[in-house]
Amino acid sequence: MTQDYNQITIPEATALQQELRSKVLIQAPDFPINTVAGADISFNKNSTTVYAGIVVLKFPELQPVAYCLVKKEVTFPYVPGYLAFREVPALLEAWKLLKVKPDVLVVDGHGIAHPRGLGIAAHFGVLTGQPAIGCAKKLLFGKYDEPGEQRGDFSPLLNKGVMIGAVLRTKPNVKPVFVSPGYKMDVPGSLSLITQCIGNYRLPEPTRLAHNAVNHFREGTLPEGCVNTL
DNA sequence: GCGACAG
DNA sequence: ATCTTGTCGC
Repeated sequence: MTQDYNQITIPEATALQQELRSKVLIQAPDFPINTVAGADISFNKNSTTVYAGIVVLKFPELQPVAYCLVKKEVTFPYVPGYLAFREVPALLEAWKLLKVKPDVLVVDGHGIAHPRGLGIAAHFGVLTGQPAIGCAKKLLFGKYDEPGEQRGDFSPLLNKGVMIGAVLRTKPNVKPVFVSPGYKMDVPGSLSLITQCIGNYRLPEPTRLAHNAVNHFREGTLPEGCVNTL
């Protein structure tokens, strides 16, 4: 039974997460990675309009080659642990309009590093079958020790002794990011890919460019729609 | 009961 | 996340 995320209740959302969690596939990527994409959402305070976007870049060059921007109404509130019910619908709209799907999608949020093992990246992956990775800016679930201060240094993100992700330093002396597999990816593969997506900023290029795009879109600097830069 | 708590 | 002012450093 499919649900309208804007009308779903927390108990129903919890049940759906537990159901979808059994469909999550965590495995080493066995396919070539020539493109990677970043997905993010932006919105004005006190507004139900969300601006979603997905930016595709060549890998490992990290040069943007296409992007899709869509606007959607959302009433489901932000509740820690249920971010997907607020952002996935809009991201799916953008996803459907994307001409060429990327080999891997990096979502702004967590993958399996979630209380019920189903962060937004895992949720999106199960729904679309798309290999995905979660890259968040803050901890939601799990324990970790502060990683080294140099770019590339990382420490394991653990849950009862099991590695569910990694805390990665993408920039010297700057707060680290939290990486965890979402779908058809594993911890080593996710950490490796994100590390290779590091540019000169705290956020890896896919997520950083997606964040920039949705903000320009919200501010009117970029129009709604899809574009292929090649 | 007391903290923690993606965006 | 967004909003907003101020400060530090290249």
